[in-house]
Formats: sequence, C-alpha cells, structure tokens
Amino acid sequence: MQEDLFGANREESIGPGAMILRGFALDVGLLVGIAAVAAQAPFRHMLTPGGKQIGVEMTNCGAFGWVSDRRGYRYAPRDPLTDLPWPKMPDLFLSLATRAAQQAGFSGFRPDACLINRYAPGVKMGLHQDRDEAGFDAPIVSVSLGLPATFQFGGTDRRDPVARHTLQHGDVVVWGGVSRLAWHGILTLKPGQHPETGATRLNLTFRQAGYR
DNA sequence: AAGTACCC
DNA sequence: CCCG
Repeated sequence: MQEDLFGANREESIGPGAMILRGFALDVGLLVGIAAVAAQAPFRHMLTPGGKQIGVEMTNCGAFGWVSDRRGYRYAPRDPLTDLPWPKMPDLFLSLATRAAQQAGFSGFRPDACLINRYAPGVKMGLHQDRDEAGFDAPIVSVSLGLPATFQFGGTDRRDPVARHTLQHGDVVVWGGVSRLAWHGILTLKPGQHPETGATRLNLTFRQAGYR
C-alpha cells in the first residue's frame, strides 16, 4: 500500500464549478503509466468527420476510449487500430482523478474513460465542448504534464467570452455542474523543452462516458 | 464535428 | 506578417 502524493498547493476558481488545482499531479508514475498505455495502444492522429487530421496525437485507456473518424465522434470499447480493448486504466490514474474531483467539490467521480493527448510545438486544439458522453452529471478532470500551454475556458454558449489560463506541469483542471458543457481549447503550443517530457505536452482527460 | 479559410 |  503506497502513499498517494497528490495535493494541490493552490486552487484557482475559473468559473462556477470550475477550478485549477495547481501542482496536484506531480507523481512521475503518471508518465510511466502513459508510456505503458502507449506501448499497447500507440498514439495516433485521428480524423474529424470532415476528413481533416486532428493535430494532437491521441490514445486512450479505461473501459471506453474517445475516437473520431469520418463516421463521427464517439466512445468505443476497443481500439480501432488493433480491435483490442483499450488498456486498463492504471490505478494511479483513477486515484488521481477521483481525488482531484473530490478536491474540486465533486464526490463519487468514477471515470470509465481516459483520453491521452500528446501535443508537439505548433499544435493546438480548437474551442470545443465535451458532449459525447452519455450523461453530464459527472465532471471533467484534465491533467497537464510537460510543456506549459495556454488553456482557453469560456461558457456554455459558443459566443461567451473566453478567459486564458497558463497550465503548467502537474496542474489539474476540473469542471462540472453548470460549467460541464463549457467551451474550451488549447492555443498553439510554443517550442520548449521540459525535463520530464522533452518537447512535448501530455494531457489526461478523465470522463464518465457510459451510462450508470 | 476537437478542422480550415477568410475578412477586418 | 500575426492575432483575435
């Protein structure tokens, strides 16, 4: 039984039911876990339904994985590349996500999906909503590792004003409740080197994708 | 469609 | 040319 090392040094509210837990996710085991997942389900570019390549490289772990292709956005229990189930979600990931949600005021978070995004310099993710899940009662927990990035966080209307927040290695963003369908994105990643990840930003996004 | 293009 |  190992001690968990999670705990935010600082919490910042970024909206109703939305906060950043600074330095909450500094356990190097997270990077080991990502490497283990990627060894079974490699990072790959996905296509939008319109046939354009998504710049971020993605893989998944857990019971469900987020996938996109010409048929649309959806959650799938198997990796389309291998037809194998997605790798099991590491216990460390589950523990982190549950504790972060709890810290942000969302008890009972039981993620069944973890999307892993890998950003290289020059890559961005446009404003979007996470709305492919079967229900929206559970929050979103988003973990930043490696190179810093500028996170855009707006409201539930596409036209709502968007604030910018720099996310550093170890920061966790949690949003739910009235902010669950908030529009969000990541600005173009700037070049840089991080001691633990090199010229890379990694993001873990935990969700309850399935019905309960 | 998490994408791009174009305009101001 | 880049940015919003």
